[in-house]
Amino acid sequence: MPELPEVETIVRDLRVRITGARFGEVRVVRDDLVEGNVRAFEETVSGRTIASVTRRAKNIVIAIDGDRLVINLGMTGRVLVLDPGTPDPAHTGVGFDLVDGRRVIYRDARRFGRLAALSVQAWERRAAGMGPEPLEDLFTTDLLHAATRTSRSPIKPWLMDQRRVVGVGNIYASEALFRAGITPRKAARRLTRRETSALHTAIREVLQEAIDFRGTTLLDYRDAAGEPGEFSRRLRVYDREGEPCVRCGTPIRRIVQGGRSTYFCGGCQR
DNA sequence: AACGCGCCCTGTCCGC
DNA sequence: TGCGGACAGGGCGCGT
Repeated sequence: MPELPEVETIVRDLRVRITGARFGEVRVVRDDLVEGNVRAFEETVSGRTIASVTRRAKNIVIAIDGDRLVINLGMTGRVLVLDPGTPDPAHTGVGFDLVDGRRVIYRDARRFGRLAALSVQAWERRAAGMGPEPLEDLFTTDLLHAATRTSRSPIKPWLMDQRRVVGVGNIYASEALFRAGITPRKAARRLTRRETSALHTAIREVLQEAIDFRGTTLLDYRDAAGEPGEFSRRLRVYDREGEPCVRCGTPIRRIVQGGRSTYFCGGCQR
């Protein structure tokens, strides 16, 4: 479900709430959510102090001394911090007690999410295979332009491949291409320098604005406090099939690329 | 090598 | 009201 802005919102909330806290007992309810050996996962995490909570791509990264608890939310994953006495919500997959009495709950209806306890080395090896962070300075127009040169893939699914650029998913790929005025069907390698520059700007702007509004809630997404994101109303094309384009009035179209819905304006995006 | 597709799984919504 | 089909913020593994 969540793309970069939603994960960033959750990470910022979690950082304030649980940094410095210590994990107590860990209970894995749904084994398929955990990568590798479940007992090893529980033992690696329990008793450890939370040094930091950060984000890499769409992953929540919780530093516990020499290891990393890495959470990918898939489509419907949520992380909640519950006060003592609150019952486990539906679809609880993993429950982490904190020694102060609170509980960190991972819940996930569809169970596309994954949790892993990795050594720093294993985590860094994995992270090295991911594309650049779009909001960091390393992500430049030059880099984006160079990366697109060799690919015949349509630009929209290209943007969603986490080996190229991280954090852009189905919503923000459509939104960024609309802002840049580029048709989602254009082959990546055919983007001009000018188009690449517009796309680079659009990606950064739409992700930053979405963070400012605490993400987009379509159905399931909730932040760590259980609140929906406010960016939904600001979407210009996503989930707006048939509605007039905010810029030119042409009805927004929906097509399917790589099995996922793409929304765009046939008038503004060429 | 790069790309496209099917699949993992449950919930919700819409049309009949 | 019930039921079937389509679709949902992701990502992996497969075949070509």
